[in-house]
Amino acid sequence: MDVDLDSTLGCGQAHRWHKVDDSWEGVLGNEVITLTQTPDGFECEGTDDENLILDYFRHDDDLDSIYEECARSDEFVSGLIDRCRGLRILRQPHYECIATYILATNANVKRIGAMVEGVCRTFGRNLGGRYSFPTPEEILAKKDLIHECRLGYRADRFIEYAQSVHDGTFDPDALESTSYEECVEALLRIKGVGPKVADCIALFSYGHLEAFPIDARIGNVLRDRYGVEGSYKKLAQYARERFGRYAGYAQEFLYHADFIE
DNA sequence: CATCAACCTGATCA
DNA sequence: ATGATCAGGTTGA
Repeated sequence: MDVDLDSTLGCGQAHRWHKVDDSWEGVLGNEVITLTQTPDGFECEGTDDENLILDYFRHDDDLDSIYEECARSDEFVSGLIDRCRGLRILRQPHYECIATYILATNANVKRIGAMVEGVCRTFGRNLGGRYSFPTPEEILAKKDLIHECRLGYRADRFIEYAQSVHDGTFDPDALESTSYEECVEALLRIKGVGPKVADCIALFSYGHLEAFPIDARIGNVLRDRYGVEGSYKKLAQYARERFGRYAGYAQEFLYHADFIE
């Protein structure tokens, strides 16, 4: 499979991967996975279920044609693609992705990672050095320990989300076959999920590649490079029209534009 | 619908 | 050293 682990796992879309020496170590389900880059893909240790990994990396995505289509829509984007070769949008488990992005509001990448590891260490199962992402039941059973995770005002939202999944009020898997619009609409009903987080989840978990999450950084790029400013709705609409059905991939490319002076 | 202060925490900067 | 400001936003007024 055509993939570059560094850009895919290090770009901030997933928060449980650490680069150790030459390999990426992470947790998928109840397994600690180690991935090592090879010329035409990667070697995988830690699971017998190869399909699990392939699905996680959305191996069906034809990177060449996606990149080509992004490049065609925009000259600036096409100039950025070379530095992102092999970057794949992931397909992260729904429940876990939503919970993670509830924590991701108004915090930098480093702190998000610290919060996520914190809840895993506090509530999850010890897999030998790494911890599984806790189930709603595991969280609720020990919810008094939530303060140890130092989530700040996100703590209540995190617990409330776990509760809603536990009691069936919200079913992450039920959004599996919904359209992008329906998906976002449902996600927005979760406390702690606003338009940006909903787009992240729609893109990184439900595979809606037209989703275009706009954080502060992307907002700067849109302003400086495209001269557009305004509400989230306005910017998102502009982006989807401009970048088309793979706007989510274009967003990843633009995310790296910030580093160029 | 648009605007805006408040919000936990930890890191960075004056 | 101690205080202000900001960081992958959302909420409620």
